[in-house]
Amino acid sequence: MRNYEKIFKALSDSNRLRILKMLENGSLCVCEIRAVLNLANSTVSKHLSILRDADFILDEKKGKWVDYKLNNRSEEPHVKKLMKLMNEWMNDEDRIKADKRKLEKVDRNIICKT
Amino acid sequence: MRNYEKIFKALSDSNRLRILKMLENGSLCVCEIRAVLNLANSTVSKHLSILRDADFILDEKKGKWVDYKLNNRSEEPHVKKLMKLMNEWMNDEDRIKADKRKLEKVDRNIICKT
DNA sequence: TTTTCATTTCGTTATTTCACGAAATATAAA
DNA sequence: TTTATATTTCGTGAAATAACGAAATGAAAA
Repeated sequence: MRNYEKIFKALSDSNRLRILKMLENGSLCVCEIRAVLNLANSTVSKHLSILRDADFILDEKKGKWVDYKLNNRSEEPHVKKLMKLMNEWMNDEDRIKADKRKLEKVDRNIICKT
Repeated sequence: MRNYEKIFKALSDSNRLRILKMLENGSLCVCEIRAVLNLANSTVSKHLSILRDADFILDEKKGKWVDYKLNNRSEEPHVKKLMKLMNEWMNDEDRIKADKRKLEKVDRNIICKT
């Protein structure tokens, strides 16, 4: 029960949905996401921790940055199923398409200045 | 975007998840649900309106009562897909099983006294 | 019509969530 | 080691959500 609630709560915020869709294009660090969403780093970090707690994403320390990526092989069958659905959803939303276009122009070595 | 958020928000509350699972056993009125969840009628009514706005349920005036039932044929493909999943989910949760058992003993003609 | 009763709406309060900046942490670079 | 930088944690304020009871609504029964 509590777990289902956690999973759906993780998906019930538009910024977190945008993050999940962005991660379909490959792993990203906090500041890259921040550059697209226009939120404070701490806010993005919090969103990522909620997505990670629900098992939607994984993080990995990569040198100076923390790489966040989709957890397509979640042990949680419900999460795995939802991830598969999400992959087909929202793809024609303007917001989502714009985010992905913006991402292509984002280089962490340039824009990541705290 | 806004619509996806609405759909997932509707599912992100444990009382609403319990209501959806209860409705698998057939249609129910507000006060029957109230008797199981131990919430005020107005609170149940509010939860039902959120589920209806997201297209998960339908309501129908039936004499003195309003019957709420699952909308298994939603026009919204995402809702329809999620409904199908929900049908297989949470079935072995103690809370859900207890709710369904309790429902069997509920008779609207007896317990519905405002 | 008047009364009864299920439901909804409204107003209020408590709780949760979201966002921020500042401070703390950790690692890379100098 | 010291400095710089990416991220997380913490504290706070603002906004959204969930709960309640009381009042309003609407349909059935008397």
